[in-house]
Amino acid sequence: MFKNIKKNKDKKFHDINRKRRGFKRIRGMKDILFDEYRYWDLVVNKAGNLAKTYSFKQISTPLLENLELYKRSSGKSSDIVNKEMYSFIDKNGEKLAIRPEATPGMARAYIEHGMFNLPQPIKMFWLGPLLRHEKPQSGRLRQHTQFDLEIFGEASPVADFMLILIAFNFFRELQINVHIQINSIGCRECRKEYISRLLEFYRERGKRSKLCPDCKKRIIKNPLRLLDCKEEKCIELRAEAPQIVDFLCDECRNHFIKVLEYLDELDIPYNLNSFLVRGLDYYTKTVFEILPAEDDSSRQSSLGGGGRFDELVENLGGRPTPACGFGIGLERVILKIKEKNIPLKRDEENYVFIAQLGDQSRRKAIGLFEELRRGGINVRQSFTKDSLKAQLEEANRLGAKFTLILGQKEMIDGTILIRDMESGIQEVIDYKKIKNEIEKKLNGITNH
RNA sequence: GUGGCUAUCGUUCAAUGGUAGGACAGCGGGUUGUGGUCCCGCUAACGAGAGUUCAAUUCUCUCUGGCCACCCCA
Repeated sequence: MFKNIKKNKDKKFHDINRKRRGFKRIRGMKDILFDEYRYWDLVVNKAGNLAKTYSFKQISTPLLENLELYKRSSGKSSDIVNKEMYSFIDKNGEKLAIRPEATPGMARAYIEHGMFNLPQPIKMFWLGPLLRHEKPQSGRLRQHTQFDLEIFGEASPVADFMLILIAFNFFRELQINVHIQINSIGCRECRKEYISRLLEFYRERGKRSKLCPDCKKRIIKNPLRLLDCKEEKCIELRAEAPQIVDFLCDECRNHFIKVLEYLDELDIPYNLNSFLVRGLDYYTKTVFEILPAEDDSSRQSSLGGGGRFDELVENLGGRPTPACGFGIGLERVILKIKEKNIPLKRDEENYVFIAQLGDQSRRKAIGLFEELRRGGINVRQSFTKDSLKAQLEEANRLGAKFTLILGQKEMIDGTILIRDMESGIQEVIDYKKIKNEIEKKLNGITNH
């Protein structure tokens, strides 16, 4: 009889629970749980520290921007803006978008805050989530995190090179082997010349009909992207196509050569890839992409990419300002680290756990905890628990080296127990001497 | 957006046209002042909807989610 009542109660309870569990993550979004953060700490610290040693300063921009910002910068013909953007109309009628990439926001900030009045160049780094409505798969989420470096107000090819150098160092120091794909797509002027030659080439008899449907559209919308197509027939066709490097104006050519010379000087492995054009409209001159060195070819394996965008700031209403930048996808970096089993540093902390029994000793233990903590000792506790058993379990889980036990008996005697968690040996210590004693023991460990 | 595979406790892996079992984790006990080993117990799951059937977790379909690939991108 009672059993039945209990069962019914339980059932109701579980129904409620099931409803609660019904909420699930939105597609393409991910929670980062405790253990995962070890990877994030590693990667984020590496990124920030590296950026700072090259004199980049961190900035942050809002998650929401005007929709128009992205249309004007990334380009209406790009997939990112065209079909992958999370955009909506705000309550006051404004058209907004959740940022699908970082650069436009930073360019906007550069203009809005009058950074052209500061000593140039402005070197900034940025770390944050981006949203794109794509179909999720390995190494691709709808929300992903990028580490971005941007240099505004610097035309020198050294700037392009420095970015690649930093990116390269980032990966090398994380023990990920990468190589660089690099190309130059020229400036407005030389690209105009090139595109007309490219179109001429594709208009020769019979060529257009061989192209894939996408490329037929590209001829009209964004001819440069013809070079980028992965369809076999299009790849065949483009082999004979004119190459943009042959059409660069003197300035663009010299700029590109300089970048390559610096790369050679520092032995950074790169491939010239005359078909690399990248999917955003704002690029000029140098474009590059970072791929894992062990070539698993076709997969969406790109770890980062970037280039120069000398016309972007002006297009957004600022002064003509040369600039360049790149972004690295941190989820993909972490995926690579896991794939290669690159060992993480374990925090080998010498924890001291404080356990207590009874209300009085709990109060005293809390005081002791604070005293030791301020004294620089790595203390842990579980003061919400009453039983010693539970507290020792917790100490064990944490990997504590020693547990201090303070109970009724010790309170009366003015003592405290030190338990060596490995051997299980316990000593009774005069409570007043506990701090010195535990320090001595910890030093004994670290000296080994 | 297109295609392939898939969906069972928190995790992982089973079985089954008559509503499910293990392992790990969790919790409780063996030990109300002693953890990590051991023993015992408990908790906990068939993604949603429709169809076939006396009966569906199992077969079929749809949806949704996941994984993977294409497009694209980081």
